[in-house]
Amino acid sequence: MTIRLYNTLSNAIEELQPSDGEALRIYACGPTVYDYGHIGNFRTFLHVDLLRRTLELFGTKVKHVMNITDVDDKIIRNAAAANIPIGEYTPRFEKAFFEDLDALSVEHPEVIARATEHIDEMVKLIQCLAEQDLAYKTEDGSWYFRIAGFPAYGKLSKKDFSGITDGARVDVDEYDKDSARDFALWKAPKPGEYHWQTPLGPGRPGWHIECSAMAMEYLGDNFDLHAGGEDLMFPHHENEIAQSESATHKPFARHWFHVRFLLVEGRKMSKSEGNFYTLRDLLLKGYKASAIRFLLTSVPYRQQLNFTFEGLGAETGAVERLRTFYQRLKNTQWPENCNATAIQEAASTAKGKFLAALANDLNTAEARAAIFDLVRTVNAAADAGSLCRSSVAAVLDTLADFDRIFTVLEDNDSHWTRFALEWAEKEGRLDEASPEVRAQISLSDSQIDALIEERNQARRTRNFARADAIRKELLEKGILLEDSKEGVRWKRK
RNA sequence: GCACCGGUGGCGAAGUGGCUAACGCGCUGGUCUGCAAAACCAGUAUUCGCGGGUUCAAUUCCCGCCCGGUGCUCCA
Repeated sequence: MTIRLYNTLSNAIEELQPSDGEALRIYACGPTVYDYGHIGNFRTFLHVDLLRRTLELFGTKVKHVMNITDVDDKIIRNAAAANIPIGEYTPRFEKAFFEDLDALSVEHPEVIARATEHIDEMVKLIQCLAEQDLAYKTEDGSWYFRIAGFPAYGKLSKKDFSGITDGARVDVDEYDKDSARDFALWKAPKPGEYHWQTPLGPGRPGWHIECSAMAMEYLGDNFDLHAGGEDLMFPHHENEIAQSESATHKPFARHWFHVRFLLVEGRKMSKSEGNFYTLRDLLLKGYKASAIRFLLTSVPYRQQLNFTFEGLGAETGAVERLRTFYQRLKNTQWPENCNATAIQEAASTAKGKFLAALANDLNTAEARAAIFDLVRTVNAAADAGSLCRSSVAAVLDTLADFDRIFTVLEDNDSHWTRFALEWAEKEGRLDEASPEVRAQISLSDSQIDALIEERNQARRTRNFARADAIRKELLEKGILLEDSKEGVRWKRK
């Protein structure tokens, strides 16, 4: 199957296939490692993950490059405030970033490229632009890109800059730029600021140049797809196009994939609104990593998602339902023989709808709906006693495809909750963890099993008061018991 | 202010020029259970922001308004 995806550049839905016939080459803008990632960041990374997983499911190989911006104004500022070099400041946030990706079950890109390790490539690119008089040096030693030399400027963000003329100076005094729109390729150091000595003079890279240089380094002058949050469309991606295409005289990325921002409780997420959440904030509040992933991927990437705690609770329940269903299929001894056709057909229909929805511009909402339809049908058949091995196998096969994309069926949640608690303890931030989370983690599996055994004894002697007391005690610590024919199951709420 | 995107049940949302407007969560009743939980069944929007228009027919197309978001400045 081929995926059809909206392309910001052409404003149309297009088929996406590797232009070299081998692997689909993706460049995705990564994090600036100056702080912990927030859920808005992760919505973008999750949808890129969904894209690459879908391509892989459809049999397309992927070569995915992601940059780590490990030098920029905020990093320099924060490192200076901490009185350490930037090279000592950024690693802990880069490490945290990848831990967060793991918690959210995001596949790692094939290539991780750090800006500070590609200064040479950036310098060469700027020199190439300078040779064509598309880059110029100002009096303070900074280099700028001459937008007037790239007539196609604005083609991605659909902005018209034809009114800009050389010499239309705005910030003449401060920057000495030829045009207010010209952007920095290379920034001269302020006194005492960290810098590299290069043929361009001392300084550090502008923000946009790293992505051009590293994308072309690993993927070639032109490649298949470039991804990022919608805010990056302008100026970041527009500037990347200008720099890259000016240097190579070839089209840069063919396809541009932009993920819409999310809202939090109906408002833009911001620190001043008090609705700004990192992944770790949510884990410490007791929300499960899987539910966060499921919620952040529930709404298609071009649609605004309203992230609410009510919604997060709903997704927790939805994930639980899927897991209960999955465990039921796996752990029940189904009869060998039955008329399996109806369920096999339902499984196959669901799979078809699921894949078609993904192929249709990554419509995750429809894809999920197909699976939930199947869950209901199969549960009903199971209750009616008309399920058997061969039909269950077909359902598990469909679920396997579902889980290659959404990865919520296996339960690693308590691991990540524990991880967040340990991190909070190290950081002296344990007071941010909710009491429920701490209580839940305080019980070991064997302690839980012992209490369950005690309750079973009580039930056998029909001492229901004692049995219910134990169940209540566990529930208060976030452990939910379910009595079934196969025995007692428990799960962390 | 200018440009672009969106406004669908209690919440999150899919979708379509005309079939009963998906799906998840919630809620109500029932089945099952020692009681629960899980699961299932039934019910839960005469209606898709508001006003106008086009059409035999609009939630779906067009215009205006209101509201939310984004870009124009660092931002996933």
